[in-house]
Amino acid sequence: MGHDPWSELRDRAEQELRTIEFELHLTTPGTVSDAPEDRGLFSLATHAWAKELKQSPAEIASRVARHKVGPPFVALRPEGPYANFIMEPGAFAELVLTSVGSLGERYGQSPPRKERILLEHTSANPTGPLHVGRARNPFLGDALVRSLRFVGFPVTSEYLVNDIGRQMVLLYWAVTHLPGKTKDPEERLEYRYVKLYQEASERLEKDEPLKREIEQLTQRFEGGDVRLTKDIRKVGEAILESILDSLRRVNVTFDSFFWESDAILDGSVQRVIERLMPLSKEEDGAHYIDLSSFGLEGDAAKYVFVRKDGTSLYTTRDIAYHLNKMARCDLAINILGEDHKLTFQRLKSAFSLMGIDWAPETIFYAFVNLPEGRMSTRKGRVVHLDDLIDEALDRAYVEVSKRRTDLSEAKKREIAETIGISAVRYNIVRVQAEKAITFRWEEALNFEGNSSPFVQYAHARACSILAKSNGSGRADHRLLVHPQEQRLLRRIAKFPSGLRDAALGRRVHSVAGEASEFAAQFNQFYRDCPVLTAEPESLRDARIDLVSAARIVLQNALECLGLKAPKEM
RNA sequence: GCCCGCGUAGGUUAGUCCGGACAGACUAUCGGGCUUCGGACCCGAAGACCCCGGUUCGAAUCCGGGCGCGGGCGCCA
Repeated sequence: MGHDPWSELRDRAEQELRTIEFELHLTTPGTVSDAPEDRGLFSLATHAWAKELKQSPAEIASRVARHKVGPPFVALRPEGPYANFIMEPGAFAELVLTSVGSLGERYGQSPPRKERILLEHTSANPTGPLHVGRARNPFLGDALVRSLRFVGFPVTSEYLVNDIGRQMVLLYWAVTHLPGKTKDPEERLEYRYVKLYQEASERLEKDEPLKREIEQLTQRFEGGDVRLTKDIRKVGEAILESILDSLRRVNVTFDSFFWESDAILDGSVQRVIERLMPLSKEEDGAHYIDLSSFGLEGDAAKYVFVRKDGTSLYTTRDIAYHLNKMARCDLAINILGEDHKLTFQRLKSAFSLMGIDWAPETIFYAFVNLPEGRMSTRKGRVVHLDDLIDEALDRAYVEVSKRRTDLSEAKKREIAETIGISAVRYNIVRVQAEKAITFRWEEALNFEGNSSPFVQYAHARACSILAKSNGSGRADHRLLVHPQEQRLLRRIAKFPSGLRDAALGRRVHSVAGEASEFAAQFNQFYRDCPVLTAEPESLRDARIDLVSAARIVLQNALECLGLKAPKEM
């Protein structure tokens, strides 16, 4: 048996099914599905054959069950309209633990794949600090990067740095022209800059000369003024560093960065403009492509790529960026806020008009709102990621202190950090990306039930048992026939395929769900099956191996979500 | 108005792609469990598929039409 016991067993069941179809001369193909817990491994639903065989599903199930199944199955047991594949429990345990044993810490991984994935996520504009709404992006993105890697893909994570455009130019102007009000050395750069930016933004509304100055700066910028580009980029770099500091706190890092200004400087934006020109229409000196043949109407169909002053738009640079991306990977994935849906649809349509039959795969996530409504920096109605982290650390510290009076201060801080940060990430990532989230402190920092500490606690508990066990030399895995042991084994067996399906389906939330259910099952096993005191020794050692296998699954599930697996907490 | 997404117990949600065994969990409520390998745990009670049609042996799941909520429809990013 190899890396994925469940899929291998399922293949065997499917072979049996084909034999059955042949024996009964069936023309309608049946399907093998997972049987409910405690009722065998897989099941055949017989309803679909009722018409063809002119028998009731229950009769067919009994008839099918007379088929002699081969190993590893020992029986096909009829239950109502179903026939369930039964495997001898001891043999199942042996098979699963042999599989875990041969892979060790790598259990759950799938064989390497060739397809190179370039996954772009976060890409927040370097004009201010990250808030929780946007933080859904790095959490989702990073977990997907880790999961895809774990199941065998070479993945590069990338951050698109938007150091171009009006916002950036205005910020640059604000930073170089406005005096900073506070000299508080504690205040982070990005917070100071964002205040200056807001001030400049307000002034811009009624200040005509300033408006012209910004326009001129933009033109110089785009005209390839290297010195100005570098100066503006310096401002962007400073804020980006600050954003990346926040992200490092939550264990998110990137493999590569793409600076939009590079696409201007190397001429690729200009080449995109030249390529689009023949396809474009003109209006007041501005150029756009008409996308009305792609199901878009009105302004949505008007894809402007050159302003009347000749400068490019985000649109144009986005095309340049994606052309560049296309050459660097076999599959591109973008994690985007749902406000980018139309933009993306237009990008795809434009590509199609250009004769390019390629587009990145996209994952759109819904916004994280506050109970009072949408987060808005302008209205001061935001929760910054750093504030959420700080609060999480504080609350986690309180919880740790309550339970662990025996630990040193440093150790308590360390544990509070693993728990607090993980809780924040887990609570965002456990929900499907397309569902809107309303941010509430008590939910964002949940430490029990379906939460990261719940999963981590199970891991720590397993570690604690293993630490006291002194190895397991005489294990007889065939003794693991207790229902709780079998349920746990079943979840262990399903882990590799479950994780692979989640990664291939880009459903990170189901990794979180499975981790939580796994932990719950481990706790039930823990309650019913003593490990260290089990008799005889061959059972005790078998249980130790089971705990070890469960521990590996918990650790790897946490790892895929970007969470730490503490040995104690 | 048009386009996209979402709608499951009091609250938060899994299942929806690919239709099948009593819709699974967390939380809140009520009631239990420490002779502990770590109680951030476990057990029990009660509680849900937005509405109307259709397809099907069978629909939370597929199709059509509503209703409600979110997002979008910039020479912003």
